[in-house]
Amino acid sequence: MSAPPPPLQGLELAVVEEVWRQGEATVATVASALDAAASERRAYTTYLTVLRRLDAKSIVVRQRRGKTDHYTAALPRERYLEARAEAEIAALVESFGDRALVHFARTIETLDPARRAALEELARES
Amino acid sequence: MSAPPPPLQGLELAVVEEVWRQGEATVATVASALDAAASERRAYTTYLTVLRRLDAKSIVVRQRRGKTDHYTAALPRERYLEARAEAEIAALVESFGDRALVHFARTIETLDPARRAALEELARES
DNA sequence: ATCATATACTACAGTATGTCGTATTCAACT
DNA sequence: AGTTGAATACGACATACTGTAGTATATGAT
Repeated sequence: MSAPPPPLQGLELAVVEEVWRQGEATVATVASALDAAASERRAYTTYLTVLRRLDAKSIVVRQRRGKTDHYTAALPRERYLEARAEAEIAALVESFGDRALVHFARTIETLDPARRAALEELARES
Repeated sequence: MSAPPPPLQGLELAVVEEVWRQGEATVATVASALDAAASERRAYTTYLTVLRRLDAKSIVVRQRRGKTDHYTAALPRERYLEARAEAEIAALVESFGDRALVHFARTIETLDPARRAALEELARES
């Protein structure tokens, strides 16, 4: 089992989400997309720094083409989410033991039957 | 629903655990217990600071008696863990949606039948 | 009053994140 | 080849949290 990717939040998460959306992105494309979506405008170098930090964490991969770096996500969004969910749930069971399991059971039992059956089916497939 | 107590880790967690163990504690009793258990010895004021921070976070309650502060946990350990587990699970469902639910279902279905039945029983009670 | 000690206050280091400014590089244009 | 402009490299600073501890002050007990 390889180490799960680290959790992300805040601006770092917003930036990776944008990279996932774009498939391949540059500082400029991420900056303009997020500046457009947000109320605050950030300096170009802010996005540059965030992208560099994400690269340092191996969340994104950087490739130089000409004078511009192109960034792609190291993992597809689905796989990242899947790995994170798994890691978080394992951590919960580790920390809270049965208490977590009881809550899992309760959460599942509380769902409406059709939805619950569908989820259990998905769970069995794997 | 009142705000859940904040997550704790590291030294802060160790200190609250010790307060739970002791029921009512002072800086001195916590310090000697944790210094005894650990390999490193910490300054008295380190524990003092940690206890004050825990008080600021309302994790413990401070009462002055004579010249000494006595600390007790704001919540019994069981209730704290219960509240944390609930909050964390809610956060997981919030963040990961069905992905989390599927993992819950899978985790439950993977348990051996007796244990699973017992947990589901517990889940139904309460 | 004095003294021992418990607390109050302050501070500093390390890590993580958000935010940028300035320096440098380098492809491209003249 | 020299200049330029865009992109990056590097470093910095603020804030927040945590671990750690020194020094100053308050106070109960003698």
